Amino acid sequence: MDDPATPGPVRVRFAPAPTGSLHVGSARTALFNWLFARHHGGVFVLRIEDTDAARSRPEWIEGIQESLRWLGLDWDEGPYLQGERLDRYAAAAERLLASGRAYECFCTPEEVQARNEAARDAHRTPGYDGRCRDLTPARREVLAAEGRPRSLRFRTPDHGTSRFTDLVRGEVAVEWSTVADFVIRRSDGSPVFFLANAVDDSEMGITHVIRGEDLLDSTHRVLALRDALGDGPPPRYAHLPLMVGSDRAKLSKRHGAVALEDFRAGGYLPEAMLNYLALQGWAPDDDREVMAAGEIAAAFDLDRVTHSAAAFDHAKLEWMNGEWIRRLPPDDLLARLEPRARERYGDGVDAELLRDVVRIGQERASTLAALVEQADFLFEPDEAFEVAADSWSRLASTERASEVLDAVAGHLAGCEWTAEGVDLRPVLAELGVKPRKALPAVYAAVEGRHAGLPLFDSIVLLGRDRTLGRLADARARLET
RNA sequence: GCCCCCAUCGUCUAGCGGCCCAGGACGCCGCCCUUUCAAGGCGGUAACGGGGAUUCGAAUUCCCCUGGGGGCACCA
Repeated sequence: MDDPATPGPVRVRFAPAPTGSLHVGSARTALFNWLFARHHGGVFVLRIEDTDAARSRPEWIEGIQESLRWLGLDWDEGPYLQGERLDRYAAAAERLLASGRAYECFCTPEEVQARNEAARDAHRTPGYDGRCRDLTPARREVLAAEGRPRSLRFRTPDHGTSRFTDLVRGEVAVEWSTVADFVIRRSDGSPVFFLANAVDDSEMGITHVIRGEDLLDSTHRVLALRDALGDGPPPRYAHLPLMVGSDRAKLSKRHGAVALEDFRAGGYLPEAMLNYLALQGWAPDDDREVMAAGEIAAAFDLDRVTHSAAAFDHAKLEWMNGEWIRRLPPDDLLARLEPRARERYGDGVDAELLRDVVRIGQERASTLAALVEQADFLFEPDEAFEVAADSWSRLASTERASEVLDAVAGHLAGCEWTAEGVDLRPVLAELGVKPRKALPAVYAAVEGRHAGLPLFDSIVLLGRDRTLGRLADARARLET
């Protein structure tokens, strides 16, 4: 996107508050910034907005970075911590106070909140009522002498219109008369988002601000602040459509996993996650869907960002993940499975056996977690083996179940121990039962579930003794 | 209550005045393949919220309505 108004290299930033793990919505925002930077050969800055001491936690700073790294979103500068730049915000606040663009406010948060609620109850518009806006110096002294807390509030313009051109939405305008004065420095002296954000975007030379639509309205306030600060031409803004749940409400825990970490733990590949997230609010100009990060970056353009909220579709993500699993070189898949297998079965995991699982299971897997679970019957000690309840009822209700198990055991006791040798179809044919009817019972007895890894390969991997043992157990249980 | 944004299949989306009685993908349904379940192949179901206006012509432009979402913190 060539933009004469902002010459020079593109500089974008991702600026999360360290108040929790990285949400998929935030990850999508980070991704779009990264894509934009990479597409233009620009700079991607990571900035931590930790000005809210009450909610920010240092451990989240690391957690967020880890999630970004996992996704593959490498940043070129930072992380800058706003907590380490307080002097700059303090200086800016003083300038605003000196120029009269901001004023000291002696209202407590509780008082402001109470008045807002009263306004709401009376169906009046909430927002700071301007009580301290034009205090006389004498009055200010009295209030200060009372020991009342003193915050700094920005005086928004009394009239006129604020407008800016959003790169995805076009011109956005709002009447200043509808925008209340807002706090830029807390009574404890710490800066509030608007101030720190305006100062940093300016000082860091940010050329494009790409963020969620929930920040659309706040842009006018930040723009006014910059203007009051005499900051020069502002960055271009691009507000991304929100990501919502299946009910179109803001994406939250009750819609299932929302933290990037949850998806990682659930066995989703970062390639799939990135690919899926890129398609939430953006699409290439052709029909490609399964795309690698570099491919997406090459095709990425803010012009093609959607305007309306996107509902998170777990089913499509799962499909996408399967696509990526199937594309992985087997050794790569194995490497990703190993830590997961060790965590589940202990350090003694048989690497060769796991390699076999990859061989027979890669093409059918949807997540790493599901693939490992399908191999439970191989890795768990025999004492821990048990047939899932629903699979057992499937087995028990199978026609001529006892005969089937007997015949299968009979065959496996003497056959050659290869995938061809353990092929059960001839046995079932002799019995006169269809594989479709009888096999789920064998699956249940041997794998503990009626659906899973390919049966004959599984039997070969399990070994003759263990297989026969499980068939015998199932047979015995059938008698009781 | 006030302000802002948005509106194509169930979902993600293509479409930027005629190529569209609307294309792709996920899901769903059916068939094929088959070692259950998957995966794979083939086919099918399914949408321009409503009303005006502009135009020879509107999913595409404008207005109104309706609907959805966001914001209105000493959160970001």
